[in-house]
Amino acid sequence: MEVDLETVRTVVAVAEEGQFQVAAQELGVSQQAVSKRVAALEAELGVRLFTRVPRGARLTLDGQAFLPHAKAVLRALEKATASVRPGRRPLRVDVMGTRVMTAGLLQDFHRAHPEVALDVVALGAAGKAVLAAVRDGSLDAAFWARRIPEDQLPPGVRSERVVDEPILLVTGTGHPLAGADAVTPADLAGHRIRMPGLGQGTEWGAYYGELADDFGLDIDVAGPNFGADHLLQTVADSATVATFMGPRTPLAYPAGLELRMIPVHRPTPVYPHSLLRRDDNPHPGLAALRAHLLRAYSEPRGSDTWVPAWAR
Amino acid sequence: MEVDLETVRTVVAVAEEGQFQVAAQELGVSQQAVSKRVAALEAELGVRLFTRVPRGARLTLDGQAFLPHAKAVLRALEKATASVRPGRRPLRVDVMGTRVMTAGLLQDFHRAHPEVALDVVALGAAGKAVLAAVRDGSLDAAFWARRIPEDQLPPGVRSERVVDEPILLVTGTGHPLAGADAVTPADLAGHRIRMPGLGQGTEWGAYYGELADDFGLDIDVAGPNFGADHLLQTVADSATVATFMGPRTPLAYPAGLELRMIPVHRPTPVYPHSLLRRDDNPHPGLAALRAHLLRAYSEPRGSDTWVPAWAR
DNA sequence: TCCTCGTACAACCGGTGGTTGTACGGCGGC
DNA sequence: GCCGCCGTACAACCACCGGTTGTACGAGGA
Repeated sequence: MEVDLETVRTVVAVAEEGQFQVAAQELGVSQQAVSKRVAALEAELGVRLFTRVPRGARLTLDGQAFLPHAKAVLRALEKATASVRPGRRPLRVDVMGTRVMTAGLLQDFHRAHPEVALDVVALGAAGKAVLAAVRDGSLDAAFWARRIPEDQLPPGVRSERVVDEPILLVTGTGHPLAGADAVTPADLAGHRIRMPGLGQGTEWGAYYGELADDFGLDIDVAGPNFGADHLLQTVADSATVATFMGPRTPLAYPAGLELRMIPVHRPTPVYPHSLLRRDDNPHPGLAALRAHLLRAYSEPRGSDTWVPAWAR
Repeated sequence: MEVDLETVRTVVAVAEEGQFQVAAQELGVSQQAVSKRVAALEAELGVRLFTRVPRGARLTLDGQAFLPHAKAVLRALEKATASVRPGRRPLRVDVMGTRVMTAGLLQDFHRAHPEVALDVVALGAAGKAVLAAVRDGSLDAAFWARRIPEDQLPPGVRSERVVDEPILLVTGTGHPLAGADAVTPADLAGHRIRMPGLGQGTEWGAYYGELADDFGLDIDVAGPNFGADHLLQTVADSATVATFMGPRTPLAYPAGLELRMIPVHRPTPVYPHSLLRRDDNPHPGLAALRAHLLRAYSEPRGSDTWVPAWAR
């Protein structure tokens, strides 16, 4: 069947206007074109849809039966195009398996832009798979830290460093560094720092591994992870064990837990979040996210920061 | 929006096959054509629907959102075309305001062709209006008795004499003619015959009026009509009043009513039913109706019949 | 009877959508 | 690791579909 939509629209217009001529000028074509279209559709369907009377055209019984279906087709088409109107769909963002810090960024964004529906996922996949997911459109965006030369990214995919997030030292009140206003990475040598659950294979594990190597720190990234609450409880109770945390990490830790959050400087180890996206993705939420990140986190990008070698 | 259905079909095919090439040969076009169509639709919608991978194409998130709507459009179109498939719709037949005799013909037809859905109406309209209704497609067919020269019918409308229905005399048991096997019209002179409810303006009224004139009968077509039951009761109870009836008139008259049904001959007054229809109406029920009438009622079309002058 | 209004038919024409031919890029086999 | 295969995108060309203008025809209304 060769029914085309312009013809269906024409039939509806004629039925509603009652004349070919009026329908024609409503559609912006000549009366003859309307006549042709209707005649072609009638031939295609094998029935007469309109009866031509001196003052216009009226629907036959078959036309009356057809009309609501024709309108349904147009409505369905309308819905189809609406279904992909940019912004209609939640923005799907991956946070690379480690929700802790990145989720804080997204919570911030959500507070600032509640109109953007978010679909936050943690694929738990390797960098390559995430890259592929962004390229093939099953993700709108992903956070990662890796720096890849532009020409090694798939065409159409861009990786942009949007946030340098400084990390904080978290200690209990009994810790020797608990009273410091700030510490340097060198100060941390000899102290035990626990970042459980980060295997060496993960980006975060690699990050802290290199941080430990560069400054001679004792960071245990391999230990078992009993959850953030447990970790913070351990830190609060201990005079020797500390941990790191992002400043915006959304943690509702147990009330009454006495913890110290101490900035690290000279240099400030920052975690470099890059936003991975297709440059032709028209989702307005994506543009909003990018703008928000660049605007809100443009502060500490000073020279006195540290990032791992693989992110430089 | 210039979305065309062939493109929507293409998108569905590509989504289901996973490759442009396979979809192309399924649709009977070249791969390049498929590529063009998809690209055009993507440009039109402003989003990428497919991600091109080495082994074919996969839906993006937008594509996944679009696909069910695309299928809905095609289903709606399918239903639209199905809605006018000839025979899908009940056959709409007019019996010209007088159901009695013609309804019998249609009951016969319905018994023979139960698969044809019927929509029997009695517009109660003048011949001209019925003619217009048939011409403009708001009736599939109409029964009438008038004979009109072919060239005075609107183009596309045909009037065909399909049934000559003989009329029967109905009397009570006390009527002087009650014992006759058959009567002639001349025999009826001097007897009172009641055909209530038929004004002179109606076809039936004109029929009996002319019958009365031709044979000097006393036919009262103007009296008040209290319904067929009342009329038959009157006839059954009377030794002088008779009435006419079609042999197939569907009457469930009160049980125990003693009536005589007497054929009329030399000549036999027949009521000439013509079937009015458009010759381009493809409804299969219409063809079946016409064939049924011509086949089932081809008997008494002998020379010894009487029809009014305006039907000759 | 004439005029007006509205649709159908004819001839012409331009643009859309097809085709073939070719380039390019990624994966898998040798 | 290189080459060949497979699959899509781009370019050039062309036919045909769908539009336009011009005109005929039929039916009501004044």
